[in-house]
Amino acid sequence: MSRRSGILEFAVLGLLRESPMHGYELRKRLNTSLGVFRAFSYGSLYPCLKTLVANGWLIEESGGTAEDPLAAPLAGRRAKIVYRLTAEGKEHFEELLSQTGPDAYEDEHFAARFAFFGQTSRDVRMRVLEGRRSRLEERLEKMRASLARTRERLDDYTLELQRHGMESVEREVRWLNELIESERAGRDQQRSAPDSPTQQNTSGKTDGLPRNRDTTRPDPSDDTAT
Amino acid sequence: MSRRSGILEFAVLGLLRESPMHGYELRKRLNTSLGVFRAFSYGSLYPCLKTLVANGWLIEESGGTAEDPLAAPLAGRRAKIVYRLTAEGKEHFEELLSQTGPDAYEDEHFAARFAFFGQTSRDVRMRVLEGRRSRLEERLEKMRASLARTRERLDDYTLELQRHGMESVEREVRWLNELIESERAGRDQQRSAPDSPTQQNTSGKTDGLPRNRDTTRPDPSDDTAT
DNA sequence: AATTTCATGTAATTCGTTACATGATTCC
DNA sequence: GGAATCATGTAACGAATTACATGAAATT
Repeated sequence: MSRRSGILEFAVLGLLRESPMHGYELRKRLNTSLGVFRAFSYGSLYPCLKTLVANGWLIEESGGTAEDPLAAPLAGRRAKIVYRLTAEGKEHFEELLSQTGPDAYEDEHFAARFAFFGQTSRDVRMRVLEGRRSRLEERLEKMRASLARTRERLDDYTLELQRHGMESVEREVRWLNELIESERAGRDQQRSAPDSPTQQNTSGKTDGLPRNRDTTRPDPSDDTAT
Repeated sequence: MSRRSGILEFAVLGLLRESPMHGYELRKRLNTSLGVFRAFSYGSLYPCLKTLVANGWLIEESGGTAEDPLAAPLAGRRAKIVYRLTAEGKEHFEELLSQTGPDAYEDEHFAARFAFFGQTSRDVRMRVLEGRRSRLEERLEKMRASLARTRERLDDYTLELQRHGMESVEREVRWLNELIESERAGRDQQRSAPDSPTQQNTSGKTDGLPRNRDTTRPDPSDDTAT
């Protein structure tokens, strides 16, 4: 029941959907996968994990690491707590994924949604992208109106701040335009699929995004402490 | 004593430094002058005003509007509460302005600082701009490192999100470079002034910013309700 | 053996929001 | 005289942080 909701809960469920993990590892993934925008602390994470368990969406398991989750809890060895998504948890996450209410278009919420687009159906992706875009366009309208009204009362620095802010928003709109076009271009295979609003591709293959590709070998070192 | 600090307090003091205002008007100015980034609600503003009064930084005055602050409280007419900065308030604000601790380089804090650059001395402006820049450069370093480490584990959408995030940060760095150069270019008149770290220019004239200039007549209508 | 990093947590606090409640003033 | 908007507040809650506390495991 307890509504403890928010971005953190969403992101935790999304990451655990990919593979079970313990808290410490989760936090690191949170701060790289989505972490360009947000950094969570343990003080947020652990209590959140507790409520998710209480809701039946996660179960705690003791045992090996994420790389070797089958390793039995060795005798005498204090095992870390590995969290695994339950069936109900999966269901709940997919319900969250399918929600396209106005909240989903806010800055940080949107970033979190985007980060899990790989597990989101195309129609929902489209709705989120377009919702975000019109949200930003509204914002631009207000900024323009306010600028026209107050321009001469403001000093140069305030004006420059506003100009730069508007430019940033305009750039994001252009980015969204590209993404939306990309999504449209890729709507050939897997055509429509009219019901089943929460189908996803665990297949690893996503659709025609522009750009990317490169290879570097993995490296188990990590950062972003306390 | 009560530390109620933060961006809101800073911005309120800064706006009231320009002219006395009542709460409702303050909120509107907050959401246009700085509001590209942040929107404050009455639920935050009024309690904040109370503590500022309790600290002796503001006094409440009843009377006319901001346009006509001298109008006596007409008999029988419920006057709005106009807040005016006290001498101690001015002092406190200037102390805040002169602080260039690491907090001042965070996203929203920086925006607030920038919005009041018109009342900030050049050396402090420089420190804030350069601090912000190196803060962003650190961030870029981390992003690049993390990308190099995790690139191949991430799906296309996550990658695209990171790429876009980095691009935004890089753009802001370029913006800061321009601003810093502008400031440097304008360091002819008012040379050095080595001590008196909190001098400011109420003179209205700021230094060589790029861009701007235009005229539109003022218009007392406004928006951003509830 | 000492230091660093891994790992888990709690208590108090911060900084704000939403929803509610109330009433005066201005526009039409 | 009814609606919009101006104007001021409060109580309850939200979503996270910071600072603290603790201890095991790996590295040097």
